[in-house]
Amino acid sequence: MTASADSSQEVLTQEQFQAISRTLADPRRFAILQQIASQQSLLCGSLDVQGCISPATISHHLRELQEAGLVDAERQGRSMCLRLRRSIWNAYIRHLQQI
Amino acid sequence: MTASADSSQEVLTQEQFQAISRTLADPRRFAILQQIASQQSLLCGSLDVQGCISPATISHHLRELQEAGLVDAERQGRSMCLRLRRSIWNAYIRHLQQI
DNA sequence: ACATCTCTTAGATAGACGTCGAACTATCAG
DNA sequence: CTGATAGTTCGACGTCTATCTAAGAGATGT
Repeated sequence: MTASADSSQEVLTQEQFQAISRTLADPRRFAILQQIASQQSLLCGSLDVQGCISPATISHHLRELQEAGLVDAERQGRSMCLRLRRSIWNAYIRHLQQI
Repeated sequence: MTASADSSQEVLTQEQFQAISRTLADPRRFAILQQIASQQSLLCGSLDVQGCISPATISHHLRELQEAGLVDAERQGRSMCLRLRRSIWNAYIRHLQQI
């Protein structure tokens, strides 16, 4: 086992950091992230998206969140189960704190 | 004196939070912010901007940082003196931590 | 097999944003 | 006053991105 196996102390590359920053810039996307974070895990269909947003747009935002490494998604029957990657989120905050 | 006079515990409105998130999304702007934060105060001309960026663009980014409330700017002769607003920065990080 | 539910992908469009050059303002030195 | 230095403002341009509709794809129930 490696020392970096301690996922509570992950460190982000510059690219990861920038990807996350870009991802958080959209208010809708941050709102989605908040909902995912507020539960242990959340089904995609349970997302409460105010303001008549199309499924395609939700899917787009979820992919951005996944590609930024902030969210994990897993099929569960017809639905997608979403989870915040806490270790990445914590690493992002630590990065900001180092400023 | 009011309770909110304690600037170490400022709270951001939704609009402030979103403005800051948008502002941080640009890597160049974050790099500028880092430099400002690394000093008590910094003259605009002392900014080390890698990659041939025009004065107009720097000025643009600095205004964004100011309008987001992250940076204070003050004339000093011909130069502009820049300072990070720590209380706002800390409030932003606290907001992220509440997720 | 078929219909249904739940997302995803593709393509198009409109608006936001980073960037620059050029012209402008403000400050200071002679 | 003149010239030089330091930023700012303006207008334009190209790229990126949030959004939609329409069509596709995977899972489940009948």
